[in-house]
Amino acid sequence: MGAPKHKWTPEEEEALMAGVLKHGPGKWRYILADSEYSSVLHSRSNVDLKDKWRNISVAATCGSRKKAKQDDDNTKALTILALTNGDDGGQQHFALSCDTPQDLFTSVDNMILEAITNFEGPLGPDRNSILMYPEVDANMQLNMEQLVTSRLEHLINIETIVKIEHRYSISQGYAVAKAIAEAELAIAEAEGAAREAENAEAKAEAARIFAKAAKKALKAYNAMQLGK
Amino acid sequence: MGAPKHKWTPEEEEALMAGVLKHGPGKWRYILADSEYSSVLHSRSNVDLKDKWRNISVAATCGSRKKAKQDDDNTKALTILALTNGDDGGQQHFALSCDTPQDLFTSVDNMILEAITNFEGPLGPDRNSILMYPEVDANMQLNMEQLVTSRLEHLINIETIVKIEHRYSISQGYAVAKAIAEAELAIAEAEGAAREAENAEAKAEAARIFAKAAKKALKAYNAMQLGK
DNA sequence: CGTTAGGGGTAGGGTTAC
DNA sequence: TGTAACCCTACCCCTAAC
Repeated sequence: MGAPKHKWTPEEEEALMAGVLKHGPGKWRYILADSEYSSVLHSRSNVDLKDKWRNISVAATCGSRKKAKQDDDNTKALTILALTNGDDGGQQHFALSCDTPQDLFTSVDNMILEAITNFEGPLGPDRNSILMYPEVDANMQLNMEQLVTSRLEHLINIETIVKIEHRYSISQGYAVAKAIAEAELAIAEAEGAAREAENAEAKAEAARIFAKAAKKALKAYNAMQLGK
Repeated sequence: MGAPKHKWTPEEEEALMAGVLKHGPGKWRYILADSEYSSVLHSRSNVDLKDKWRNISVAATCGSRKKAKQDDDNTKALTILALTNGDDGGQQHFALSCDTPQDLFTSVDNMILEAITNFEGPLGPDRNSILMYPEVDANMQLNMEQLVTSRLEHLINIETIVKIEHRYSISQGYAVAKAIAEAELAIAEAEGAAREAENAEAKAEAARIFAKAAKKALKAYNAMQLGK
């Protein structure tokens, strides 16, 4: 119905945040016009930027807009990502300053990799176990869930980690393992097709006979109509 | 972590279905605002309605959303679908699977054609007999009378059915044309399968070779890792 | 007019709880 | 385990304010 949605890539998110750092939140049109970001954000409108920024902010504070409305006495600390424009019209700064967005990502990535590396067990931790890793858990007041989710996705994209049945591992021979899995899938499909193929010719013949009969019937019907 | 779930009651499900029949699927806010249903559905949000309708549709067509995604050649079966057996045992509830109001009409049309086709007797059913056809009757709590009446009129207009002395029959031209269309579709499918079949064995062989090579590569890779 | 803030809405993918 | 219920993201619309 609506436009097919395309998920924001980590690159786009970084460009948006960098743009907000440079021009301030609310300056969507300026950010889009800035040649530094326009190549990455060319498929996004100013309204898209506004909506995305809303999602990021709300995700960092309480998880969703719905929740944000529910606890309207939400006194939770401002997100690391949210910026304020000084009334002096001058320097922009983080409301709850830590790092630049890039540094934030890097430190979250490192936390994740550490959590995976130190996880005991053959299969690697799932998302929840990562969130309970001491270092990650210690930052929970910043509502790490969405941040971790998005970084996990990014790390999978760049093939630093692999996700298998909701569990994450450091990628080792990722391409090779994937190739094997794909090849085995291809075998199964091809063999399935071969099995089905045996009946195909017989089916086609039966269908042809049926169609012929049906056409004959239509001819007869039309003749009858004309004869009336 | 998540909210405690509360299951949908049969009353709520019926109110939802009635609401969809009245306002159309996708009109969740209208359904909630309708005083006819708001008392039953007061604890549900528009998103809850949307999710529940999706679960109902998917359960009726293929059992689960996962499966629905797997069969990506999603043949929009718009026929009448048995939904649940009521706890009372005897009562059957039916749902019309429809994505748009247009699809609702299609579903009702199919029901009517089925009722006519399965009617025993030389002359075809009258309007009342159609309304008493099990699947039509099962949806009676949902105001089918007007819907059926208006669709009968439409089907006569487009010459899909004929009305003779208050009785309805399938138009013969329609029946024959439908048979031909079905036969020709079957031919196309069968011949497509036959065409693909020729390559299947070759593909399987190639895939086997590929998998073998890939496994060798993984072995070498692992050996290298150990050697480090 | 164009843009932004912010309210609300729906569809659809993802996740959790049972 | 499978799936019903729930959550989150992306996109859409609208209106007020500027």
